[in-house]
Amino acid sequence: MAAPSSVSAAPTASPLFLREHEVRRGVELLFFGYTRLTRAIDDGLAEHGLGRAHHRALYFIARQPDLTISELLKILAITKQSLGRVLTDLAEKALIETRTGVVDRRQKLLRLTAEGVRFEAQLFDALRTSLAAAYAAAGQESVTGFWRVLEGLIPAEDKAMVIALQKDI
Amino acid sequence: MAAPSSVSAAPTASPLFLREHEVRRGVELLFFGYTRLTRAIDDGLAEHGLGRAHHRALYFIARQPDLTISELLKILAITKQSLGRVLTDLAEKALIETRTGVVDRRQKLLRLTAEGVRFEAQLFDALRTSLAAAYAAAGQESVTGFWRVLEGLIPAEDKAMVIALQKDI
DNA sequence: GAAGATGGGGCAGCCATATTGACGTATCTA
DNA sequence: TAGATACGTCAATATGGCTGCCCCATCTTC
Repeated sequence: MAAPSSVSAAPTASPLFLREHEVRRGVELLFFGYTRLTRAIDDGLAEHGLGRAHHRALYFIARQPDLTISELLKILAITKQSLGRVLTDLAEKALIETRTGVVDRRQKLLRLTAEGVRFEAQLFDALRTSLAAAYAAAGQESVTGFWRVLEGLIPAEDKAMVIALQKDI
Repeated sequence: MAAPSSVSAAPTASPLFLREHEVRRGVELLFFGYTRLTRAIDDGLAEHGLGRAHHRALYFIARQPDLTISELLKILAITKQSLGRVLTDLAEKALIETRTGVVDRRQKLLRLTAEGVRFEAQLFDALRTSLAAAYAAAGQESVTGFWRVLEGLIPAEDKAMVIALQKDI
């Protein structure tokens, strides 16, 4: 955590001259933190024969009931083909259901079934356990910083989408 | 970013009762932040016909020259088979080279070639641009919090490995 | 010096998740 | 009515993981 000596005269004035060490640390912590968090639910998913792709869809449908296919595609940033398979699997396992859109009958509104709600909650519990422990160890101040930095990593064109997600709950 | 009001009398005393909202926000920001950061180097990789798996290996070899295969396996947490393919590709493109271990001749010490150093630096530059912008927008205080929370996500058995990585530079 | 453990390599086959491009149908909008 | 949009689906392909099994070289220990 000690800052190595630097030739920079005014570190805060020229943030793009951040020392390599600080950037590498961020890259690595993001890699390990993300992979370890996602690993926390692999067992729960495997019990149902599902993978991480299924969880991502399940998660965002839980988060925004009556989401449309195209909205979910934007969030996940994968192709229609890839999402199609995932949704088919989830529907076959009766974890999600679709209804025809009311304002636009071309749309399909995605929702979790009661069983889907139960399952998503179970997976979410594993995530909460991990994240809550990290939050608690770091303290509220740190959590705020954690959010701020991550928000800065999201490109402007995606930011509205993320914020929209978070205004609901 | 403002802490929502809470019924908890002593918020820091019962950290496991974190509101769902705060956990979901972390899950989502981690997802978007991680995927957007990694996307920053996809083009550079594609130019050389490489994927993210190659970058991960390249990155950690750059970080710890003379890393052994088994150390790299622990870091990446994939199988020998999977890593083997990746390393073969990198060697064929003359981005890495191996030498026989000196203290233990069974080991192979991994290093970047001059070209590998150049390429890794180019990819790193894209990561730095993204992360440095996020750091700068968030401020140094936030960066510290960002690190703290992520450190808390790493299970105890992996922590030594991550810390070992970061003491070098 | 022999036995066993360890570091590394490799074969065969499989699975999950993503991609592209093209095309079809229902529905909405101008 | 014409065109755009939302969704579904075909076929083919790539990437990056996995398991189980076996091999060799080298180190360690008895």
